[in-house]
Amino acid sequence: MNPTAPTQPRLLRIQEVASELGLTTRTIRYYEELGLLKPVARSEGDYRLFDPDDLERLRFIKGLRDDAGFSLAEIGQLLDDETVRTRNRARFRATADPAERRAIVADAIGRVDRQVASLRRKVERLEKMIDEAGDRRRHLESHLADIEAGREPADHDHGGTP
Amino acid sequence: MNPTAPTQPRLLRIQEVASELGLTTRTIRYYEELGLLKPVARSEGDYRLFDPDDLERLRFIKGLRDDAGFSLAEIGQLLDDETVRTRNRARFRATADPAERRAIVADAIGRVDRQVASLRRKVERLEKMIDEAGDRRRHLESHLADIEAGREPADHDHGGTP
DNA sequence: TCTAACCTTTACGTAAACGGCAATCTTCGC
DNA sequence: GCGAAGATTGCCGTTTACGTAAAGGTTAGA
Repeated sequence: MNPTAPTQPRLLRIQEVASELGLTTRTIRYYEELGLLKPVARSEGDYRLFDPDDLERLRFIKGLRDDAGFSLAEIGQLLDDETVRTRNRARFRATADPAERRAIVADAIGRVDRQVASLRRKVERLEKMIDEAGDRRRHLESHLADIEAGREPADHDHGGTP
Repeated sequence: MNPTAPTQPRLLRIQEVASELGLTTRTIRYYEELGLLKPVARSEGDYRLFDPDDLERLRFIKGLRDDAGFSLAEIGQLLDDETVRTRNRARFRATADPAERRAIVADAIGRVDRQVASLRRKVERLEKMIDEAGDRRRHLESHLADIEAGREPADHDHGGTP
């Protein structure tokens, strides 16, 4: 029909995906086994074939694992939301009813919001830890100032009884 | 000598520590086994005895584990710094030489800074993920607006070729 | 068409982070 | 000074997140 319109961007096999993302093939298969991922297709001879959406999803998983430090179980929770979101795109295209379409997209937004909330909670806890370190730092610096000024320790409080 | 000055705040045994912090005794012993912790003393009959510093250290470990999602190995790295910091307090009290004291405190500040840097890197990665989620959210909302307005999908880009 | 490179499932192995016994002390209140 | 409650070390078991090897089928190029 139209030889210059590659609507199918080309599907990748597992090793190509793995080296592209810095994962091992075993890891990818394991994630599929856990239900975190389902490659879009299989070849004639049953080879797994991955499309760009699959790659995006794997990058998302890797980010949650490496950067956010989530367990694969927690990632599974977040991805249940993601999965529904992806499925919703199909459901979305399958209907023309504006009300239904609105509901699907609104639901998707809710899921993204929940993901963000989960990430934000983690950020908040980390920032609390940073603040505490800041307290320690200030404590040490005032100590340092005392020394530079030749002052006595003045027993910089350590959280003891008043 | 002075019956109203309890300089030793009272040492706790492992079960008291565990229920105070929401850990198990097994976990605390395991952390000691890994070298993340060394209880300040042992009783006559070899019971582990913990002081407030030990508790603070355990809370720190728990925070890094639960909140920050660090592995115990990573926590070990951060705690090496912490350990030196604690030892430096003793070294600090042991000397009166201002130059040496200055060096000890300056070193301690460097260690705190490294801890903070490690935490900040993690926060930055998480915030990048939050931003990406924000992008997805905006994408969905413009979609929603199209629907509300009765517009056509306009093929909201999905990262394909131009 | 043949073969080297790649893939499949199956299955056993492992490091990390504990859980949960057993067998044996310690502590402490009555 | 005794008995229940709690602690000790030692050791085996478990879950998570993969590594790795075996035995065989698939793909693609010369």
